Amino acid sequence: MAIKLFESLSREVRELRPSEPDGVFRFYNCGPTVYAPAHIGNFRTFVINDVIRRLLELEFPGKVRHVRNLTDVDDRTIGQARTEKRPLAEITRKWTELFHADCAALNCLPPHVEPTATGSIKEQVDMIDVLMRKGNAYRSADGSVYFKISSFPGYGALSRIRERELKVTNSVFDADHKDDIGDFALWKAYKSEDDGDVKWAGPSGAAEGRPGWHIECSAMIKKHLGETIDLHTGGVDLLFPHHENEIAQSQCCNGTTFARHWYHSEHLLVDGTTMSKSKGNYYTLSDLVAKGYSPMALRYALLSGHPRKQLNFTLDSLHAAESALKALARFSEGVAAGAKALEEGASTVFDGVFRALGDDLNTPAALGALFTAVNATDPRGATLADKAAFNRVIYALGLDLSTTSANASKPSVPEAVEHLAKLRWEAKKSKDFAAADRLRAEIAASGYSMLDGKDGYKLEALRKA
RNA sequence: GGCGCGGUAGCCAAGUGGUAAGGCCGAGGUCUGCAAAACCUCUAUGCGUCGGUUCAAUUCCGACCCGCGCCUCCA
Repeated sequence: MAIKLFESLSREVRELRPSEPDGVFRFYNCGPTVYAPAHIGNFRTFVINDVIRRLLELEFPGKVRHVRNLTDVDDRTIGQARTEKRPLAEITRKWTELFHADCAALNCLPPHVEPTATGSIKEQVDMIDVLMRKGNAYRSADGSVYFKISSFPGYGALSRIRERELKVTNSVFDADHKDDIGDFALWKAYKSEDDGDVKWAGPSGAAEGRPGWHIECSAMIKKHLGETIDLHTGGVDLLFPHHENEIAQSQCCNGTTFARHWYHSEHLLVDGTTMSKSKGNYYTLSDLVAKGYSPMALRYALLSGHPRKQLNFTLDSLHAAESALKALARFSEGVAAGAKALEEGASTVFDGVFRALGDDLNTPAALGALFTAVNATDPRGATLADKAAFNRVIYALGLDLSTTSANASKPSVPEAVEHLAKLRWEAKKSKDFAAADRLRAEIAASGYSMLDGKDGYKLEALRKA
């Protein structure tokens, strides 16, 4: 099945395929800046990219090379280290570990290589040297190095910056030492009042300091994937200036096409507006888990909107996701138990799911097709081919049906509630329904719901608002 | 001001020039001491507003209203 995906530069839907004769698909996804916990908007992008990764694995088995960076030196990471009065490396390690844990909880496959900016200083300096030598970059009075956008005729192709009016009322411009408002920093000279002890030897002729943001991706891509890659992705906000600048740097340095396919996912809105701490609609994965939702529900919710459209996230959408996942988990169990080896024939019921995913990554249509198929299939009559097809679909979407809240590890129930439940069960068995009802109310008041089964009961925590 | 995206049922959300996928919620039913779960059934004559094109528009065109994003280090 071909994977077709919107391409940001040409603004057309195009098929993904490797360009090199080795058949390896080279995929780069801009990663997080590790200075704070990633929020659910960040994870929208990473989950979408994880589905791309999974589709690529299915399409080009064993031939996918996925690289995602960690930005571990920039204004924000340094600022956080200064605020906490701790070494930069300690801060970035802490948030990197949390990022990895969150990604794992969301069932995102780890990239094959995850380079860091601080681990790629030499490669960045080398590129800057080349750019200076070729006349695409210049040293400023303070020893910083800037990229000269007028030296690259293709500048602005991705974001169509030439069609824009750049705002010139810009204090950054005044504070910097660049020749043109559009020029951007490749190397930032060390400033003791801002940078603490964070500095490296710079490109030849430049002061000591640290790399600018954009050059890290160019350098890491060149190092780990080569001069031309097959797919480069990120959130829409990276389109300009980040990706525009990457193209300029890489193509001027290497003289070849940088990325053959660009893809950008849209932002997540919360309650209809941009997420921000001051609006009180800012969520991390931990925030949602603390409210009783499972990470898988978030993953499902993040996939419930078209990746190229803004998605309005609400807590209600997590309710919906939890319920939907439960139904899928039931179906999965039913199929596992009921699938018959009788027929060998191919299964086609889930084809619509892959058709939707392959058609510009239409995840909401894919989920719709999935439910249409599930509703049309009696697990007891499913064939082994149906079971395999279902599992393949679930793999592609990255839904781990064993970790939904229905099956998730139970939080420990307080002993007092456990005791009330025992009393109620006894009362019920001796047909003292008045006492049983009273105890049910008490248990509910303690924040638990008692679910009667045939030969026993379960206690489930009520969700916090 | 410039560039771009969107407005589809109570909520979320696909989609198409020929009459609206799917999920959640809700309602009814089966089951059940109660509650829950599960299963079955139902739930937009309508797709921001007003015009236009067409045999036919939610889908194309125009205007307008509303919301959102980007415009130098935010996924």
